[in-house]
Amino acid sequence: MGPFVSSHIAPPSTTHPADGPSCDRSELQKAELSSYTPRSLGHAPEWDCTRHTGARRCREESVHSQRHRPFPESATSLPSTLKQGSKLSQVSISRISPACVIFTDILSSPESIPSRSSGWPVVFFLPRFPYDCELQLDRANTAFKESGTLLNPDMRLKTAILDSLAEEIVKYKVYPSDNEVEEVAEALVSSHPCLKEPGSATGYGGWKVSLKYKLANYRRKLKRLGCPEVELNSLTNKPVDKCTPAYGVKKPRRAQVNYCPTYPSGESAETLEKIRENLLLDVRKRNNEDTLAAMMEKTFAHRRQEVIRDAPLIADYKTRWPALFCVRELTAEFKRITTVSLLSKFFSKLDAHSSKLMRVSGKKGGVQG
DNA sequence: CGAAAATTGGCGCTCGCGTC
DNA sequence: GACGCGAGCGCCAATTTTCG
Repeated sequence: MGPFVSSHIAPPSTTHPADGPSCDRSELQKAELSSYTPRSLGHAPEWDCTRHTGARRCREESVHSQRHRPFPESATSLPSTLKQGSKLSQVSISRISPACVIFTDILSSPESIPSRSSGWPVVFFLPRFPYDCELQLDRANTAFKESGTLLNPDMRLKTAILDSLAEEIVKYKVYPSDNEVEEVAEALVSSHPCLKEPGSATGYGGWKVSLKYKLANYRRKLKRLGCPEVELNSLTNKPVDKCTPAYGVKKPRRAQVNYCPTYPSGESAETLEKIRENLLLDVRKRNNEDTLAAMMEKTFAHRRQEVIRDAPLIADYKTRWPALFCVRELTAEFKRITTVSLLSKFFSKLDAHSSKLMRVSGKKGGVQG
């Protein structure tokens, strides 16, 4: 369960195996791109859109209708978990540090960078593209329906599409898996069939490759802007003797939604470290849970960066963050990371498996319970 | 062992802006 | 309008690690 079971707070596994086809990547990319780029507007489609089976088309149409929502629910909305916690975060802790004289609700502050509210969606909803792009696509889709004419997107359109998709993807994660990128590419050509690529087996292989390049470039940009989740994996933050791109790339595990959040606005490692030091004193006081909770909330990003970057031993971590090791704070921390309530999740799973557990327990001899 | 994936440097292209 | 310059972008290749 969660990140606290191991005796060592290890960083997440460095790479996730892709489930993609097992052929040479560069060859595949070249093939997909070459099949995609040199195409003229109005070219008769080499790929027959009617090859879909009825069942598949029904499914795609159904998904399409869900996918293309006019105003996608933004992951930037305030997480419900944190809304619930806002009462706690309104507790004044003005006395704790000059560096945080005024305590504000960090997550409702318009200046703070919003945390993620959910993991990768079951169905990826396409974002709204810029108005001129939507118009262009709309027209091209109509032409596709009427005559099967595919659109050869110019650089501007392609960049706008990739920009919007990357922005939407990054709301969920900066390191999407191969399957997830494929899902996005599939959603794109499913919603905008005029963007299908002739000669491509899937119709979206080139888009998938372009999206991967886009995301790599996007991560570069984020790194320059100081995004901690990406900055941690740059060469400058790796051991001198292990200064290679692929070494120890740290990515969130499956359930980790707020894996490596940015510091609250106006805060730095130094100011949050001061709050941590105050926490060491406050943890000894009685009837102080609400203040502790607010301070723990505020120092969440600091704690996460420490765990990811330094992978400390549990014992050392407990010494630095004693307030974390109580039921209330552990569940709160779990919720901050995963956005899932630990106890309710545990009990719902327990309910789901209770009949099996009863059977196992019934078969066992000896004293039970 | 090979496929997949990461960062980085670099190349060619486009675009916006300032200057003439 | 032509030109030069810099920034940004898409893409590629190199290199290395990770994992099945």
